[in-house]
Amino acid sequence: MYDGSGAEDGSRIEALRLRCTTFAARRTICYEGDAPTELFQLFDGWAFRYKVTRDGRRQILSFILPGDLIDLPLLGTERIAHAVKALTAISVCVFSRTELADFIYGDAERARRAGAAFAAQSAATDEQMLDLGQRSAFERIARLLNHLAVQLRKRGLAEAEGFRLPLTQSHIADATGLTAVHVGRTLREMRKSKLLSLAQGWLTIEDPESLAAI
Amino acid sequence: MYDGSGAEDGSRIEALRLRCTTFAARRTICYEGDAPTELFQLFDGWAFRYKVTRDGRRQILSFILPGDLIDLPLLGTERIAHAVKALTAISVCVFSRTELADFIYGDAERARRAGAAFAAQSAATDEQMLDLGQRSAFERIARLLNHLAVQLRKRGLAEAEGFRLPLTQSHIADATGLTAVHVGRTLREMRKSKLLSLAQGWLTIEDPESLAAI
DNA sequence: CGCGGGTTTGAGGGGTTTCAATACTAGTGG
DNA sequence: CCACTAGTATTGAAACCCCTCAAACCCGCG
Repeated sequence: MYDGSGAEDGSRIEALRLRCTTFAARRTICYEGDAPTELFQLFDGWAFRYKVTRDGRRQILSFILPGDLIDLPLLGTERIAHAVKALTAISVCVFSRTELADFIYGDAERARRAGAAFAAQSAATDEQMLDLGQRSAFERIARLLNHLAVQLRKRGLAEAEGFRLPLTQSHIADATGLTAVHVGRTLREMRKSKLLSLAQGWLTIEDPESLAAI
Repeated sequence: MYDGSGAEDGSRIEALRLRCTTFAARRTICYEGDAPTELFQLFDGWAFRYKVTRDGRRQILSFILPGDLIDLPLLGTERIAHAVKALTAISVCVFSRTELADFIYGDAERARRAGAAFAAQSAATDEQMLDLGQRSAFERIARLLNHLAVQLRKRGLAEAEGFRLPLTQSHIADATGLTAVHVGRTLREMRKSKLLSLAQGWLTIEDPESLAAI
């Protein structure tokens, strides 16, 4: 997602910041169909974007990590087509949607960087569609966990041995299109084959090369 | 996708057009990892974006219809992370990637409209992830065909009784994450239950309300 | 006419789900 | 400090959806 970094504009964006605030864990930040006037940048904690079918099945579209914008598409539309929920307690910076849009679109270089952020997110969701449509449960879970490891490392939020993973098996299930029960079984397999182990909210990657190769 | 319509800019975009050209059916327009210097707007015919796994499983990410840009993310990145292939013979308008990007990002209003196009595509892929992750074969196929019907009608490319659908069952399978065999069986069910019928490249929707309700 | 790609149908197997019961863990209040 | 509770994880058995393999069929086309 758009992280506002990479240039002196980082400081200029700060001038637009209205305030900072926090949300409790499990708090829903916004619902599908909302037209929020404000837009957040996640500062600390985890959140996720999701959609639900009419009969209640939930698909987690992506996890939002510190530095990510909530929600990039809001730069292009008033109404968002998905819900956002805090996974842990989170703290965010608040921007005005219209002010931020004016700021970004008013300058070619900034608009270009926003376009790059869109392209990056688009590439990520395409990759995810390949996972959901074509790969096995084992592959999907391995790739999700590896993706999160890569993202966290990029942000300096992972230790060498592993990292804190505030996801339940249900979250992993809803992100990969599987059931929580089957996620549990697959994680047991991975533990047994010394690929990785996930327990008490801590993920340890024991064989990074094999994991990345999946 | 971004269709350049909706304002007097339509004509100005035409000034940027380098030329028009055509591609034969089944021709691959670009490969995953390419960094094309040109960017197309589809004028006539069908194409699709796809990705493949290392062992050859293919996921069709979206179908590209007349009016769509090939490829929107190219406005934000040099390298595209998916391949594009012509389904039928197609004709396209050719633009220079950098020229078009300069043109769009150089004006706040145009940049805003590109952002809106990004947001729309993002909403569409989110919807598709919900389909792939949570819905049954029957639902996925029904929703894909309904989506195409809606898009074609919006462009005035569908008759009242149905429309030409240049997809094989394999295409539908790769778009929905199923196998061609199972797509065939499911289409038979739909035909039997008088929902729709697909034969010889012509799709007839017999019960539009039920279809849209799925 | 023969050929190749697409479709249809059948039988069988496998990955994943569903249902159900038990065990664990963390937070809460007495 | 311990019981209580709710959410989470684990395990087993059975069913189901979809896949794989395979053969036959169809059709347009050279």
